[in-house]
Amino acid sequence: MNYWLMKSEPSVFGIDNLARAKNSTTGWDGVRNFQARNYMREMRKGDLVFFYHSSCEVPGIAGVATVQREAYPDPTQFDSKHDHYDAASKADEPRWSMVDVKLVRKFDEVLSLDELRKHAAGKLKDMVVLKRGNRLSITPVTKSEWHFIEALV
DNA sequence: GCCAACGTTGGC
DNA sequence: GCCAACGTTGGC
Repeated sequence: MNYWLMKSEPSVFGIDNLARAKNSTTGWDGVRNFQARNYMREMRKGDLVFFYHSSCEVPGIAGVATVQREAYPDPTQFDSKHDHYDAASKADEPRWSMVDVKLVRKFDEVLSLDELRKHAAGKLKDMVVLKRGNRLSITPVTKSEWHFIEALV
């Protein structure tokens, strides 16, 4: 079992959208970064995910989700009218993948980036999402980071 | 294979 | 809205 952090802008799709979705599950499409894609391909059903709110008033972890379906081709890459259309991707060798994630629980309040940073010199010193300049939308979380953060909530 | 230009992310 | 950081593209 592995642990991950996935960023989403709540103005586009936040944790409340996930809570309202059918079966509290959504397809995580639109990823167009190779490293993030590779991480999605490593995800296994049952892996746990911190659902992170970015580009908003209080950036931070809003709750926990789980991988419900492992990587499969993202159909938006083949839709020429879609923002995420990729003319270079071939049907027999899709370039972009997506996974489905299901809500596990929403935190009572967002565990803010500020709060996480308080531990940036300690238990969370290697946490990828806290590293300077990090923009990756999907990052791995270690088991010890996961449990430490769960205990902060 | 280098690297400048460009686009995007995301905190502030 | 600003801008630092970084990924991608494309000319050479």
